[in-house]
Amino acid sequence: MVEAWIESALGRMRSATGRSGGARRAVVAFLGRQDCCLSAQEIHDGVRADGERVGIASVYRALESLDELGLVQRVDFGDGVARFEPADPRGDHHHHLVCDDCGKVEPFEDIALEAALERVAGGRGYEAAAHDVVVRGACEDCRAQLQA
Amino acid sequence: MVEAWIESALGRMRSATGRSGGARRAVVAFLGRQDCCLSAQEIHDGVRADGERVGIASVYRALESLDELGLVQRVDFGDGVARFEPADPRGDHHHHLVCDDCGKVEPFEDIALEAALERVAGGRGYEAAAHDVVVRGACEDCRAQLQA
DNA sequence: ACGATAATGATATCCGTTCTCAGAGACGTG
DNA sequence: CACGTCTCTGAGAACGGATATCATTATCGT
Repeated sequence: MVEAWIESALGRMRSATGRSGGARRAVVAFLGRQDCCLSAQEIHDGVRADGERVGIASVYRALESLDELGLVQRVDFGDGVARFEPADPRGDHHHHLVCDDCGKVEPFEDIALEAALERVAGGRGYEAAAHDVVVRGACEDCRAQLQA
Repeated sequence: MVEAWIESALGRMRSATGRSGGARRAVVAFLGRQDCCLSAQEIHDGVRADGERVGIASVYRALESLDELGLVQRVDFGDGVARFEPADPRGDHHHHLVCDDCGKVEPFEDIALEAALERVAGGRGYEAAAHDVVVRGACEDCRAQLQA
């Protein structure tokens, strides 16, 4: 399924502009191996660790294109850094629990939550395009440590 | 109730540090009249429109203190600008619908949504301190206009 | 292989936010 | 009320993530 995302992302980016380039391929290849969100900087570092010489500007451009095509989900924890993760082509998506203490990030999904969001948006006449949910708090480990 | 928020905010800020200053008073007085979120810049402009000469740094400092005391809710729409709104002292809070097209912001609250979030956090061992929910999409007006 | 044109990478720029620091103001005391 | 102390304040510098610029490179159809 990782391969599938990479293939489809490369294909759809190519057909969007008629061109393909090394930087995009490198970003897509790296991103396809990730399962949770990373900042643009981390993606840049990861791509360079793969041995590709890619500029940070190209990373942002690739992420912007991927976002427009719905191939990537943009996540914002409110710390001034945008994060990105490959988006499930079937439309499934998850949200995030972030520990205020250690910074750990955990994905979660919840059907009742999704249903509530849909209902709210629809009730207000909105065609909901996207929604971001971030829950912040102290994770189990950190709470245990604070007690000790 | 506007007065109540202003009074309690001023009182709690004073007892937190033992001092009080003009900039904080001005920010609190302006913020107490708002009912939905504003950026630091907008707050700065609003305070100056009240005739107070306040530096942007003091606005950020006041907002930081208010946030730590739980008197203000920090809201992030993912556009790189932090927004702030007075927080209900009873703990009630709302979330936001943002129109991608015209930028309109609408508050909403939903009990089922809150319940789902609590359940998710608790189920993962988290002590949830806060959660942000932002729904983005096209509002009714903009959808009507796009059709025409 | 060639020409047109999109993609790339280095760097400059933008802009929101935070930091720094000298000066002003608030509070407790005599 | 005057004084000393210590916080608050405001102007501007610094910071950092994101975006814009632009000359160069690479890709694709012919």
